[in-house]
This record gives sequence, structure tokens and C-alpha cells, in this order.
Amino acid sequence: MSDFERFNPHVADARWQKIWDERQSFVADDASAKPRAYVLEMFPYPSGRIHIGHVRNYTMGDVIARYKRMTGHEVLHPMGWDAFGMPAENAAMEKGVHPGGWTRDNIANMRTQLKRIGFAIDWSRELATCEPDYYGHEQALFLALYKAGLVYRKESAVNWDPVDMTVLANEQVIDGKGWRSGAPVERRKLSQWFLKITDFAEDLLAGLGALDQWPDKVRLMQENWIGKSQGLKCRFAFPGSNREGIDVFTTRPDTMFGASFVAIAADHPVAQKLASNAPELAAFIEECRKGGTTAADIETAEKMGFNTGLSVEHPLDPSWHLPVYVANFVLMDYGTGAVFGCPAHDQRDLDFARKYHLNVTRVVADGDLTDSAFAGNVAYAGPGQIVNSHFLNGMTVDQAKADVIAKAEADGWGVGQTQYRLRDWGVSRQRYWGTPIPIIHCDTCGAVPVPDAQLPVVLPEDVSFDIPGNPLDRHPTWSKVDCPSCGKPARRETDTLDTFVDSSWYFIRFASQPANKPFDRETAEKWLPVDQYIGGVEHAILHLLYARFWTRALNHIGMIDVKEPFASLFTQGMVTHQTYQDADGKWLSPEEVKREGDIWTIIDSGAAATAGRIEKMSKSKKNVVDPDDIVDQYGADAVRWFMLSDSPPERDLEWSESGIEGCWRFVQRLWRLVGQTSDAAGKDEALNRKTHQAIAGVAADIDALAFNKAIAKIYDLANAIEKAPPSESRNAAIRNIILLSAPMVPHLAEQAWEALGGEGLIADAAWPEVDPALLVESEVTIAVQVKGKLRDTITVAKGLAQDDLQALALASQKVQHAIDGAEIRKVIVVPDRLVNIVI
RNA sequence: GCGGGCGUGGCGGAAUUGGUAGACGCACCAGAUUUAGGUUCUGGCAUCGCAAGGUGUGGGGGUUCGAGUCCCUUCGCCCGCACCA
Repeated sequence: MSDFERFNPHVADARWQKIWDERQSFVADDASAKPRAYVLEMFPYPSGRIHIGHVRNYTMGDVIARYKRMTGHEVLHPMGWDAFGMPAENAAMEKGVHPGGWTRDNIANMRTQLKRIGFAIDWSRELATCEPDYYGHEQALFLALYKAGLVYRKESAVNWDPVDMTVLANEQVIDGKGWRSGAPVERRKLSQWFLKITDFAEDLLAGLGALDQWPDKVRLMQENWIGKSQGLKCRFAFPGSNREGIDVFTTRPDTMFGASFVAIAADHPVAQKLASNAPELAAFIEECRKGGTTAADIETAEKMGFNTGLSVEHPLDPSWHLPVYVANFVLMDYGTGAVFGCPAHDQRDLDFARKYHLNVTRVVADGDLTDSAFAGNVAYAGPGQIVNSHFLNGMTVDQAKADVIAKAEADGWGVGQTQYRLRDWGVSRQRYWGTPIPIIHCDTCGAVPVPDAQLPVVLPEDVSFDIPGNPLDRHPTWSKVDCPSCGKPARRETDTLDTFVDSSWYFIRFASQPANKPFDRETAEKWLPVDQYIGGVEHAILHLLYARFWTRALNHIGMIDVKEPFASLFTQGMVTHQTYQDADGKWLSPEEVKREGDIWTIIDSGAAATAGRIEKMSKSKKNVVDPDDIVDQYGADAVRWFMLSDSPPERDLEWSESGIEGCWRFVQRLWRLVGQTSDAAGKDEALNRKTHQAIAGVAADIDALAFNKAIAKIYDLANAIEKAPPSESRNAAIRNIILLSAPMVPHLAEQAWEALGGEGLIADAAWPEVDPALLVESEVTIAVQVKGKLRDTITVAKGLAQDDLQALALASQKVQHAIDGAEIRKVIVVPDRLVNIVI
């Protein structure tokens, strides 16, 4: 049995990967009659190298995919590339390569890396979003939404980098400067394409309720992002005008009698108009705009206001006039860009009122009902009884809200309104490496959709990156086309789509990819929704909200009968690693340092080093582990096993040398077990029980994505097998532990399956059946407590009667010693669990 | 500030509806095999104590026959959002 001394992954990995590939083992059959399982991990951006985080992500998905195959499912487990985006253009500018060539080379490298890890992926469905046979269909979908009125164009303020001559996303603006150029970002107005995600705000919010297999955290983040609030929109009219005035949105119409001022945003049209002949106001507005936008800035920013000298009538009492301020804390892009200030019951308003010596009137009381004065500098935002408010007096907050809204609607000065924080999705990007927006601008006809027959609008490859800006803008011929409507010379739209559009439907294209249309409805509906989606929590809002919206939008226009794309979502933790620094704080890689006791030194220089925090792997901190290197060293199975061990999958996993070595040893241990089958006969009842409990337990743990627990149970079974004497049961246990491990360590499992004479591939084998009779222990160990403290344990037949249990417990010497002759007041007996004697 | 999560051995972590805390792994210690071992095997490993026994799930309090688990309070760490009217 010398073959079983050592498992050699360098031979086995490649051998089995080739066999799976040749047999097309993981190609999903659209026509299968089996129950389906669609397992998907968020597809990677082809940056050039696979990151260890990818390995963890795809290993989890792979275990589920392989397990689902074993339990009789037709599994769809595809892989593709989120291939458009800025890094390719940055590489083009920095290295002089073409974004397309750079991206496609990266994809080739990363595909090779992924294949070495042995994932059960249907590579026949591989796609890259940067290829016309993907983005052309995306253009068709965009136009379908356009024709349905879900796409529109409007002027919008954007972050403009004047050096790179491009728009930056909010995340790309750091301290007011472009992340790449370092130039101060300008606010610029540009015509942008928008998708009407706000049309679906209520539906997207309501849909969260049914996503019970999503993490609460992600649902809550989306809920907050959509930001629904209900209140009153009403007008504060200018005195003497014919109902001209300032519209205000409030969630607290119940506090209207506590109003003492109206404040408008610096960008509010009324402020803008006044500023044109009031230099002081113009200066104040400029000051407001400069205000920082970082968290710390906002925290410490003082409430500032500018009294416009205007006043407005209180809607509930037109003889009561309120001053109008321009205030730095009012935002133009939420609500109406104007608020009424009720200082007693809103902290910002109170800060503002104290600073500018405005009235502070209490209108909600939680105790004393008479005093209208409001002391102190802490606003009261809680519940209570309305006071000092005429006809509202005595009502609760909720009653008063409803009453004021009803009165406003009856008298015509306001309406109850639901407000969302969510705004429409601006998808225009002034970039080359993205999906061209399939629109043609004609001076006569306006924006005209590209006719279907002319799709895809293909990105030209002959572009240069030697000067900043969008190369599509300065391409000599590409943008020059005839108007599809009137035939006169016209221009193509040179903006491209946000890459989040690309990732908003790739899961549909995976399920069905005909050449002549985005997807075949019937086939896509067979697979969708994705049964298990796995990815990083950093996509909790953007990608996951956009994909939910896009799917709903397609549903809305009748293209697909699916509303929620991902039935179950799992967000995995990061892979972390120890960091090291030298005396100057320079980062050191783990290979550069050595340890003696608790002292770390730099190997080359002998200088002192410090072991720092355990952090997410990043190049800048030099704590990266390259998947290729570790697969070279330990083989794919040990790496996969490590990715699943110890840490619960939603938490961070710390990479460690000793950890991976332990995994390597276990892989070898499993292999040695395979060599230990014998021709011994005979049953080993205890081992049979252990085996069947493991089969059931591992299945339950994989179903719950508790891979660390599944692995603990496999270790446990391995320990039991090693201790058991040879028997038929032991042979069966060995065969079963290989089946249980197959989703995690598939190469070793195939090799073992072959050695054990298993039929076909273990990749096609069925999950072992559980004998329910063996799950039930015939004997149970009962805890015996005296006054809640454990004093003894007794082993008895399962299901023993309460009286017998009590008698056995009382017969224990240890128990009698603890009772020490005291009077027994009560005995609690929980069958098969414990006896508690109360004295 | 608002919202959410987490605190269990030296470390990662287990622990159905409240019912024997510390499964499993890593590290460490002792022994055996080996020319040797960073191999393999056996045993040990919360803590105080010679023992009997006591104490232990961040701290304090409560409910209960019984609390890691439920409630109140407090401390610490992490994440998300943020002048949202």
C-alpha cells in the first residue's frame, strides 16, 4: 500500500481537472428534468491576478455547487468577467497598452489561475462584458427600457476632474480632489442619461421584506439607502403674493405651531435669484459650497445662516410671518431644498435658533403641559402631547400629523407626501472602456435610439490615450453617423454606460445566451432566480440594488417573469494576514522577517521589526499571499480546505502558515485512511452511528453554509475511523468520509474514489443516504444537578421514564454527598437530558 | 449623532426551543517511532487547588429549578449611513 503514503496534488490536480474538462462534467443542461440549483459568485474584475479573496468566495460557491450535484440537482455554476472599467484605461495611459488587449490578457491569466483550483464551473457559458456579444445585448435592453420611458436625459451636476477631463464617481473624489490626478474637483453641469430607479423605490423597499434569505444587515442598508419618509409638503407664501412662496417638506407637520423660521439651501432658486444683486449673499452662498463633505467636517460644521430679509406667511395663520434664511445645513437635493425650523423639537433648528436668537416654542410636551418656554440646548424629539398649538392641543404626535395633513389638503396649501432618499441612477460616463450608449443625437430629431438592426454599437479599437479625456470624443469618424430618423448628418452619443449596468443582468445572460437576443425568456426563467449568490458585503447597496432594479424593470416591460434576481444572498468575510513594519513604519512582507520568541527581526539587516495588526491583504501593506504560490506549494485541495476551515464564512479569515500546513497534513491523513481498507468482516455499531451522524450533520451544515462546522464534523469522523478496529463498517466509513469531503477536496476525492473502486467519477456520485435509525442513540448521558450545579452524569437507555431517571439520579453517591441530608424540595426531570434536584 | 453587529481558553471558534460550556482545528507540553525531522503515532492542555472542591462565556444587576443563550444597565471593539427636514 505504498501508494497511499503520500498524496501528490501536483499530479492529481491536473489529471482530474483534465478529466472533468474532457467529460464536460459541469456543463449545465437547460433541458434537464432534475430539480435545478443556480449557484453564483459575484464575477471578478479582471485586474490581472486572482486574489485570495476570490479563492475563498469561489471555494464556498464550489462546495455548494458540488454538493447540490451530489444531492441530485442540475447545477448551473458559471463564471465570467466584469471587464469594463477604469483600471484598463489607467493602464492604457500609464503603460501605453490598449485597454482591450490588457483586459483580455488579464482574463486569460486569471482563467488559468482559476482552473488550477479545480472549480466545478460550466466554462461553456463564460462571458466577458467587454465583448460586443455581451454589451450589444445590453444596448438592446437599454433601448427597451428607453422605449418604455424608464430612461431619460437631464442636466445634472457632476464631479469633473479638469486634468483627466472626465467625470468622477463620488467614491473617486477624495477630500475634494480627483483620486488619480489630485486636481481639485469641479462641480459641472452636464447632460446625463438617467434610469428611473425611483419609479421602483416603493417596490424595491417592499420586496426586501420577502428576501428572508438575505442578511438582515444588507436589507437594512438597502432600506436606509432608499430612505422612505412620510410627511407633508406645503407652501409658505410670500405676503401679498398670489400664493407664490417657498415649498417645504416636513415629517413633523404636528410641530408647525412651533415654527420660528424658514431656511432654504444655498442652491435654492430663491437664494440664487436674490444673490444676483446681493453681493453679501452671493459670498455667503460661495462659503456654503466650500464646506467640506467629509464626515468630520459635517460633524463639526457650525450652523450658519444668512437672513434674506424676506418673510413668509405661516400656512395655519397668514398673519404670522416667519423670516427666511439661507442656511448651510439645508440640502438642495433632498425634499424641496427648504425647511421650516421648529427649534424646540429638532436639534439642528435649535442650534440655529440659539445662534440667531430666534423664538423657541415648545409644542410637544412629555410632562408639564403649560409652560411654553423651552430651556436648554437639547431639542426634544420624543413622543408626547401637543401644546401651544391651537386646535391641535391635546392630541398625540401621530394624531396631530394626520390632522394637519388633512387640513392642508382640504384648504389646498399642502399635500401628504412620501419622500425617498433614493435618486435616479445616472449612468453616463465620459469614458472609453465601457458600453457605448446606443443613442444618436440629431439637430432636427433630438435623441434617436440606434435601430435594432444596427446593434451592437461596437467600440472602435483605433483610439489613443496620449491625451486625457474620452478618446471617443476625438475619434475622427466613429461618432459621425446619419440620423436613423431623418437621414441628416448626426452624432453618436460618446458617453458610455456605468459598469454597474453590465453587472445588473449578467446572471440572466449566464442562464441563457442566444446569439440573436439578450436571453431566451423561457430558458432564463427555468434557472432564475439565483438560488445562492455569494460575494463581498461591499456590494450591499450599489450592485445588489441596481441588479434588483434592472430585473424589476425587465419584469415591468414584460420581458421576464422574475422580480427578485437573488433568492438567497451570502456575504463572505475578508481574508486577512499579519502585517509587519520596520522602525520607520515601512511595510515588510512576511518573508522579510523572522521570529525568535516574541522578537521580530528583519532577516537581511538584523534590524528590529514589529508585528502589526492583522489586516485585509493589500499590496501596499505587503501582506498579500498569491494563490498561485500556495497552490504550487500545497496543492488545490489543501488551499480549498483552509478557505473553509475554522472561521465562520461570514467572518474574516486569517491566513497563516501553520493553518495551511495543518490542512496539508489533513489531506494526507485522509489519503492514508483510503489505504487502510481491509477485507475484515463484521459490524461496528458505534462507528456506523458516528458515520451516519456525520453524513446528516455535514449535509445540514453545508445547507446552512456553515462550512467550518461541516469540516469539524469530518475531522471528528476521521478521528473515530482511525481509532476503530478493521471491520466492514470501517470500510464503509472510509468510503463515506471521502464522499463527504468530495465537495471540499475534489481532487483527492476523485483519486480516492478511483482507488476504492468507485463507479464513474465522484463528481457524479450521489451523496450517501442516511439511515435514520442510526441517528438515534440508544443510550444517552444524563446530567445530574443539585441546585443547578452539575454533580454527576449517568448513562441510561434513551427514553427512560422520569421516575426511573429520578431514582437513578438519587442513587448516585456524588449526588447524595451534595444533598448532604437536606430536604429535597423539588426534582426537575427533563427526559434524555438532565435531572435537577432542588434542596 | 443615527442604525447594526460582536465580546467564550494562548489563538480561530463549537454549544436545537434556556438544560453536562470549551466540540473541531491551530499553537504549546510530555512520551514513542525515526539516522534525523518542520514526518507519523499516543497522551495532556479554561483556571485556582496536593486533593475534596471552588471559580469561570467583557463588568454589574435581574428573571428562572437552571442563563454563553432571555431582560435591564455599563464598558470595549468593529461595520454602515450621515446636517435626509
